[in-house]
Amino acid sequence: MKNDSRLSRMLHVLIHMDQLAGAATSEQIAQMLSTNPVVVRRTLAGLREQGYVRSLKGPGGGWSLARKLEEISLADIHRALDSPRLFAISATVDHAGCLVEQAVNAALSSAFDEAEQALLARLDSISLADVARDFARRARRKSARP
Amino acid sequence: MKNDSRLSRMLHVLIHMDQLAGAATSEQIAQMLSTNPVVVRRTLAGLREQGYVRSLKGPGGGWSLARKLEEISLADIHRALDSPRLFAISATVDHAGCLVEQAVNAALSSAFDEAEQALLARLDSISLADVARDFARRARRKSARP
DNA sequence: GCAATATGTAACTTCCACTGTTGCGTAGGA
DNA sequence: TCCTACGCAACAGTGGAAGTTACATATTGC
Ligand code: FES
Ligand code: FES
Repeated sequence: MKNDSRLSRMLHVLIHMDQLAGAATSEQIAQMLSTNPVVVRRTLAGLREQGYVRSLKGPGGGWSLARKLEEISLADIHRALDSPRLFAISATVDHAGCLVEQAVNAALSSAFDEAEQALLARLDSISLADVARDFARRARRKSARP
Repeated sequence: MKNDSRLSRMLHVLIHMDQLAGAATSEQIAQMLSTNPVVVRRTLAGLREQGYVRSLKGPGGGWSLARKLEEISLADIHRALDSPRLFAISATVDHAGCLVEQAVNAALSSAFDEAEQALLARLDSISLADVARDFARRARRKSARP
């Protein structure tokens, strides 16, 4: 199964957007992510619907933050991406009605559901501002000993 | 991303194997899983390497348990399948050296690693015998009120 | 108005890992 | 010897994210 990298990419972009003066074009963002402007617009569209970013057409246009980093959690972005599947593993219904299968799926589902809740809670507790502060820390450390 | 159903399927099969008198052929198992005998052999091969099942050729041959359900945890089977990726989401290295990207990936990785550890611990705490007991409970309940 | 810029969107193709299939080889029982 | 069942290589199929092309639309500035 191929990996979904949208969450990682969007978090990266949002923090860069916060540090830029004006707006960033899809073209510029695409270069940050080593990808195509259309992919950027497609993915950012979801965040715009949820009010996290704005987009403007025409010269001088592009994408900019609509809210402060402090007000956005990592889980918010996950949800704005339509809550993609977190797990690569899932139960099956190969033989509907089989009680063995049902018992197996019940055991697996409870474990995975619990893990998902814990993970989302954790992602909800981290704001983009937290990540930006960690970035600033890394930048200071790097300039201190180059 | 397509889902990985090997863990679910193998747990299902192992419990059925425990309840059968003799061995089960790949053909029979394939019918349980609504799939192909080759898929069954391919997947069970990993479990055989780890000593959880045996296979015999020729008439009367097939697959049988090599250990008791009590001695096998759900996580054991996950590992016997070569520990497939648990998460459908992952970090990226789109712009190596970017400290923002590194801070994002650090935040995501710690959250995902933590969730993975908790999930595996949970799967390690459940034995196949536990699931078999839950199956027996479901069977009793069903025969009680049909 | 016109040209240039930038997003919006549809309609593809590509990529990747799990899944499914075919074919042939090998081992073991009757 | 014949039949059964696994072992394995070498494909094709599948589904969803990612990438690409093409064109429409809106906005700025002359
Ligand atoms: S993409 Fe983060 S610095 Fe270039
Ligand atoms: S597969 Fe037929 S009963 Fe479990």
